[in-house]
Amino acid sequence: MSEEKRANNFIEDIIEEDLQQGLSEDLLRFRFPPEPNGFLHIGHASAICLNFGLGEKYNKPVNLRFDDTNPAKEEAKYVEAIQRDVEWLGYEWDQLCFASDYFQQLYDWAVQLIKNGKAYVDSQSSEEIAAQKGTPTEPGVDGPYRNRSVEENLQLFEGMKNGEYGESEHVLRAKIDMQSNNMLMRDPIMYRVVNRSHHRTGTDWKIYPMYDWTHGESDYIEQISHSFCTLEFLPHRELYDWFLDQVVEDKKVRPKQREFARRNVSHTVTSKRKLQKLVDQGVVSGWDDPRMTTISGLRRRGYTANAIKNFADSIGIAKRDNLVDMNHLEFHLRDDLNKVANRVMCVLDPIKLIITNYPDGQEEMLQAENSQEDESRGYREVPFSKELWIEREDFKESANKKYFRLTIGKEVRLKNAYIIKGTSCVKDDDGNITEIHATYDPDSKSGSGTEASMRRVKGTLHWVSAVHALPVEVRLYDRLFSVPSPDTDKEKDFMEFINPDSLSVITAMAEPAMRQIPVGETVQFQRKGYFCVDPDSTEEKMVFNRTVTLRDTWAKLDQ
RNA sequence: UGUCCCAUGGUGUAAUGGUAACACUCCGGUUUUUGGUACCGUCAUUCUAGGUUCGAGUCCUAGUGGGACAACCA
Repeated sequence: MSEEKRANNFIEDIIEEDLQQGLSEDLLRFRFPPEPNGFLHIGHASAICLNFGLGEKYNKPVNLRFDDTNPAKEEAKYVEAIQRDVEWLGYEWDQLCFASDYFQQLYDWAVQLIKNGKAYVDSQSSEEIAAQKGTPTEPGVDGPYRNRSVEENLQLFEGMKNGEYGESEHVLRAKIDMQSNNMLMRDPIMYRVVNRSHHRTGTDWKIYPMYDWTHGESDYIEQISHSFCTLEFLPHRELYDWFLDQVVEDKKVRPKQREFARRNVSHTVTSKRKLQKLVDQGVVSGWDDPRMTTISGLRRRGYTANAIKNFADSIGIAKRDNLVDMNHLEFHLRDDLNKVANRVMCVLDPIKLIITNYPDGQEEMLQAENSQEDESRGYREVPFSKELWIEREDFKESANKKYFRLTIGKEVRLKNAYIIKGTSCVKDDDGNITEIHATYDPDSKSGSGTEASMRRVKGTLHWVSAVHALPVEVRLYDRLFSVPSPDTDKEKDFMEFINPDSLSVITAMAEPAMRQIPVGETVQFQRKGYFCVDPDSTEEKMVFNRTVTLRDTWAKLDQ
């Protein structure tokens, strides 16, 4: 592998600069910190690739940390799904961490802040607190409880912890600056009372720390050197640093938060709320519906981890708003699948082809290569007989020179078999073609080495022997949304842009060897695209999902 | 009438004061028992105006445009 060295992105520049400033490379440590309140999607995949990619680049540990401070939204099932998705992408975390493991330490630190006069218990309603907070253009004002005594604060906070108060009766706030330009610095809430069972700590805690108080301190506890997050957290950095200032000790690594722009992919949505709505309203079958750009959906669709990683790597990382074209993702998908997927023949829209000069009842086994890209994958046997299925679109009674497929009087190659010539076709009362007749050249068998077999014909068709054909269900997926950016329209809801033709289900005719393909494996249906065996498959009926079509320059010309 | 962030082909990213490049897309061609793949080629880019400099995509100022910030969410 002679990989061209990619230029450093600005995140790597930050690390390199820190190393030059004297940070020991041994101290490098990263983390991926999802909240377990939903499934990971393509946007998370980029963040995973960024953080774990840094870990690989510097050969340094990366923690998987669940930011589980809100028991109202978080569930163990998401923890499991997230771990599975990260593993499927092919990454290994160093430590599996939970912010909830740090609840006691966070509490102790909070008590220390109170003692230092840096935090206080506020006993107003959330409306009152919000009113005093001001707006982005107007400063806030101090609330009436801001100068409570340390003793009273300590007592109330302990009472909150012990469950002596109901939700919203009291909160703990950092005492910073109600006039700050940065609204996050206007005495942010550190703790609130939540009467819910937590997926890990059960009912041990009655109070739960807020994101800002938790995140930086968790980074510090784990000694994360660089904490990368999306741009929306940029205003939080000031607070992140303020909270760190309250607890850092000299000899320890002080984590550094830096922000990058979230990467958006066209023709999809990634907000958890919107994905949830698609599931709830039955637009899709679930979080792992193959049309969803969740990692589990992409996996079920037939995407490979490498395709996603290559994609993430190729689109880079920066600070400006972006909308990456889905074509980019599909390029990397085809690029990888082309290398790793075996080829098979499957007719999606079958029409009968009868080889009139092939003996009745005769059949023979032909050799078919499993991959044109990798000869070491060998060959399989495909049965051939007098009656075949071919694609309806591969025959026209007559056509112009640009049509390379079967017409009456013209020769085409049946892939891995013989050269045939169209002779006639049968139509029903409405004029629809129901059957095609052709003759074959017995000397033209693929690979036989005869002069006839070497003859050049422009078109090659895939086919399946009718008596041997295996009917399979094929789910043809297309993009879920018909516009590049469904969730940025000011007037219309994203649901209005759903593509009504994102799924069509057909029965296709497969070559018998396809019965052996295991669930989850993606193969190429020669000339049609890549297809993956869906878990819905049964002994009686296999189900294939179309992962992506092949590039089709003919389809473009045809328009 | 605030603070902060951002601005390079259609899309995404490089160029670290010294010839604006790479990938995708589009278009055209060669090869091909997949109208796939591979290979080759074409088109196309620094938001505007000043300033600093021998030299600015890069540094400074202003403007314009886009985005973020008023959850007891993360």
